[in-house]
Amino acid sequence: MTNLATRPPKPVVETSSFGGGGILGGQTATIIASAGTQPADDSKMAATMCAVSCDRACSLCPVHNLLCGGLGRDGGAEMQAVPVASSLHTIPARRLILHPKEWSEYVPIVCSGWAMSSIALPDGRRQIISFLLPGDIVSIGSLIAPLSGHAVEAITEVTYRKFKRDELKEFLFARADLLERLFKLLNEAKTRADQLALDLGRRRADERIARLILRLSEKVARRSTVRTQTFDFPLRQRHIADATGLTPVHVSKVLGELQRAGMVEIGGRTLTILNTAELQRVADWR
Amino acid sequence: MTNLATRPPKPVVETSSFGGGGILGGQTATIIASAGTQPADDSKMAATMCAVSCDRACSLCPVHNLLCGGLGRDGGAEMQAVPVASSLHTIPARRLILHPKEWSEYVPIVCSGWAMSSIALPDGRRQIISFLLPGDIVSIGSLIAPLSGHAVEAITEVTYRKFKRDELKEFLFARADLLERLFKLLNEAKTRADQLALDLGRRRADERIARLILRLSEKVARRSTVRTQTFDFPLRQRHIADATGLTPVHVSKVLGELQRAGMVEIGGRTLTILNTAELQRVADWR
DNA sequence: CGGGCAATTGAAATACATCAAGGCGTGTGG
DNA sequence: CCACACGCCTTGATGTATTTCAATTGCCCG
Repeated sequence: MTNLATRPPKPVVETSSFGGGGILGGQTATIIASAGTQPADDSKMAATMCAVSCDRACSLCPVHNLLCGGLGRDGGAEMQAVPVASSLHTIPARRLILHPKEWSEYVPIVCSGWAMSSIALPDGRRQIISFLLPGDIVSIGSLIAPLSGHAVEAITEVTYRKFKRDELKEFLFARADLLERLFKLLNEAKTRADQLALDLGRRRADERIARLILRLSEKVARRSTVRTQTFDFPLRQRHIADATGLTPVHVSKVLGELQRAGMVEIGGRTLTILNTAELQRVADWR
Repeated sequence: MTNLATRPPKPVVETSSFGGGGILGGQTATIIASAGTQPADDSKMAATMCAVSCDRACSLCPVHNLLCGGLGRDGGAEMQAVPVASSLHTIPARRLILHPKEWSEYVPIVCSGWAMSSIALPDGRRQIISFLLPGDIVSIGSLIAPLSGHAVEAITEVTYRKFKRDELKEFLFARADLLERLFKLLNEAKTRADQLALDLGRRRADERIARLILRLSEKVARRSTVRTQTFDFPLRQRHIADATGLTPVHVSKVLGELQRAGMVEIGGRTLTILNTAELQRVADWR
C-alpha cells in the first residue's frame, strides 16, 4: 500500500510581507517586471529559487501573454517590459496570501508553488474554487472588484508578485487587445466555475476525484515542457475533500480504491497516473 | 395541503424563429433598440405584451444600464438610442433559445418570461447554472466566446431580443466606461457561480432549496417596484432539482416540509414567503 | 519524547436516491 | 363531451452513497 502520509518539504522562508500588514512593507524587492528572455538563464537574478521557476513559468504565464508578450510578439521572442511596478514576496505553506475580508490594492500573481482559492462559511465548511499554480492570477476579477470573499492560501511555500491594481488596470484598459484577452481569461474562469458546479451537483465521489486528478494533471502539464505521467502533488486529502465537496475520510477511501485498482499512485509528494484510460473512464472524461 | 400541480398559463405563441434555422429568419421585427421613457406608456408600441413587460423591465435591465442609459444619465430620464440593430423574438415554454452546440452570432437578452441556463451531461444529468429573468443577458461571456456549452431554455413563454454580437461588441469596446461595467457584470456572474459551487458542495438539501427560494425572491424583487412576499413562480420541481443538484422526489419532500412548517406556500404559479426569518435561518442566509 | 496533523479502517448513522404506486390537472383525440 | 394518456406532484418502502464517530498508526516538529 502506498504511503500518503508524507508532508510537503519544509518551507525555507526568506521574506514574508503578509501578516505584517497589508501594505507593501518588510524585506521585499520592488522591481519592474520584465519578461525573461526564455528559460535557461537561471543565475543573474537577484532573487532566489522562486525567481528561477518564475522565469520558467513566464513563457506560459497568462500574465506573460497578457502583459509581457502582449503587443510585439509576432516575430518570436521579442518582448516588452511592462511599465507596472511589482514586488516579489515569499510566504510559507498554510499561510494566507489574501484574506477574504481584506480590501487589498494589489493583484497577486503566483510565481512558484501551489496555492488555493476558496470560499468559507462561518461554521468552517469550505469549498475550494481553484488551485493556483505558477502564472495564475489570483482572481482575475480582482482587477475590478477588490474582493469577492475568496481566501487565497498557500499550499506549499509560495512566491508571488504583487501588482498595484490601479496601475495595472490603467495599463490594461489602455490597450483594447489586452483588454479582450483579459476578458477572455475571466470568461474562462467563469466557465470553469460552471463546470465545477456541474461536477459538485451531479457527479459521484469517484467521478469528482478522478476528474480533479486529471484536471490537475493537465494543468501541471501545461506548465512544463515535458509531458510525464508523474507530477508534483502537494495536496493533502483535506484539500481534495474541500475541492470535491466530500469528507477527508471518504476521499481516503475512494483514493484507496483508485490506487488498489492500479489507476494512480500517490507517494511522497508526487502523483503518478498508471492507467490513464481507466481513470478517464471513471472520470467520465470529456 | 397546498397544490403544486397547476400548470403555467397556456402560451400564446406568436412568432418563433428558432428551430427554423439559427439565422435571423421568419416573422421577426427588426428594430433599433431605444429605451422606453419609463413605465406607464403601455400602448403605442407595435409589439404585444412582451414589449410592455420589456419596457417595464428596461429601467432595471443591465443592458439598459449598459447600453441605453449608458452615458448621459445624470439628469434623470435622458437616454440614448443604441446604435445596434436587434430583433424581437417570441418562443413558447420548454423550447431552446440557445442550443449548447450552436455557434450563434447573436447575443440574446430576455425581455419577458423566465428562462434557464444549464449544462448537461450526455447521460441526461444536468445542472442549472442560472435562471434568466427580464433584462438578463444570456451568458455575458457570449460576447467574447460564442458559446460555453450552455443550453438556454425557455421555462415560460419568453420574448427576447437578439443583438448581433459583432456590432454590440464593437459598440461596447469603443467606450471604456461601458466596458468596465460589462467587466463588472461578468465578474458578478463568476461570483455567483462560485457561490453556487459552495452551495452544491457544502450545503444540505434544505439549505440549498431555501437559499434558491430566497435568491429568486430577491431577483424578482429587484425588477419590480413594489416589494411583496408573493411572486410569480413558474418553476417545476424538476427545475429546482436541477438547480440544487437534487432529485425531483427529494425536492418534493423538502418543499413539503417547508410548507408544512409554514415558511412558504406554493400555489398555482406563485410562491409566497410566509415566514422570512425562519426561512432565512434554514437557508443560513448571509 | 510528546503533541499534533494526516491518513487509514471499520462500525453506525443519515441524507439522499431509486423504485413504485396513486392522485390530480391538463391537453388530446375519438 | 368523454376517455385517455401524459406530465407533475406526492408518499412510502427500500437501497446506497456519503458522513460521522472512533480507534489506530505513522510522521513531522518542537
